[in-house]
Amino acid sequence: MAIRAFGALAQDSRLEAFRLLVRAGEEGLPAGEIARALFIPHNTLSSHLSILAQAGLVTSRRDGRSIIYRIDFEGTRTLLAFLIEDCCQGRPDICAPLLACVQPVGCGPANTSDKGVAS
Amino acid sequence: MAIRAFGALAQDSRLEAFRLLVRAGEEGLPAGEIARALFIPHNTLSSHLSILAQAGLVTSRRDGRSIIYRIDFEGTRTLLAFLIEDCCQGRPDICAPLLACVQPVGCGPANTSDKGVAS
DNA sequence: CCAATATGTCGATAAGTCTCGATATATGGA
DNA sequence: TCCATATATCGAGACTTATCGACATATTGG
Repeated sequence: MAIRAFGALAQDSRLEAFRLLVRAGEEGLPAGEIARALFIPHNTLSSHLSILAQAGLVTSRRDGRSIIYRIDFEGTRTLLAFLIEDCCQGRPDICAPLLACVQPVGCGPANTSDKGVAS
Repeated sequence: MAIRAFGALAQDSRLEAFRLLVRAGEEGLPAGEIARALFIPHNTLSSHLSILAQAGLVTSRRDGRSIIYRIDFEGTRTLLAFLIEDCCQGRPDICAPLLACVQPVGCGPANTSDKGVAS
C-alpha cells in the first residue's frame, strides 16, 4: 500500500538507509554496514529496515552471518507509478515537464541546471 | 523537505484529500467541500490541509468566505523528481521501464496491461 | 559443543500524531 | 452592527512511532 511506503520514507534514518541502498544497487549491503554508515545502533536500524521491507521498498537475503538488504526496484517503481498516475490523472500537460526533465539524460543525475530540487 | 512531504502523504485522509485536489486541478476546491467529500469534520481536515500545505504539496487562497486549496504542482513535481533521482542514481537501465510505462500514454492511467502493480 | 560475530525480537520509556469539542477569526449580507 | 457562514486554532485524550538496553536466534570456525 502506498501509505505504508510513504510512511516508511517519512523518517530520517529510513530515508538515508533507502538512499544508501539505492546507491548500493543490485548487490545490496549487509545490515551492519548500513548501521555503521548511518551511526545507528544495530537494533534500531533493524526495526527501520523491517519497516522498509514491509513497505515493499527493500528485500533481504541471508549471506552467511550477514543479512544483505537490497532495494526492491519493483516496489519502488510501483510507488513512483502511483505518484505519477495520481499526479497526472487526466492532465498529461502538467506531468510532462517532469518527465521531460528526467528522460533526456536517461534517468541520471539529470539536467542539473534548473534544479534547486533535491536536498 | 522530502521527509515532510512523505509524511504528509502517509496518512489516509491526507492522501485522499491530495488525490481529490489532483483531480480538481488548477481550480482547486474549498476546504468545506473536501471535508464533505471525505466525511471528515472540518476542523480535523483543516489540520490535515495545513500539513499538506507545509509540506509544499498544496497551496491555499481565500475566495470570499471560503478558502480554496489547490495542488502545488511545483512542489509535487519536486517530490517526484527527488524520488526519481534517488531511484535512478547512476542506473538509467532500472528507472527506464517506469518512464517507458508512463510516457507512451502521455501520463494517463497508462498501459494497464502489465500492471498488477499499484495496491 | 563453545565462543565469536551478525542480526532480530522484546519491552519500556519518550516523543510524536490523530481526532474532535470548544472557541476564535474572517467575510458577506441585512 | 449583528448574525450566519466558512475556516482556523487550541487543548486534551487516545493512539502510534522511535529509540535503545537486554536477551534471543542463526551462522561460522575451532
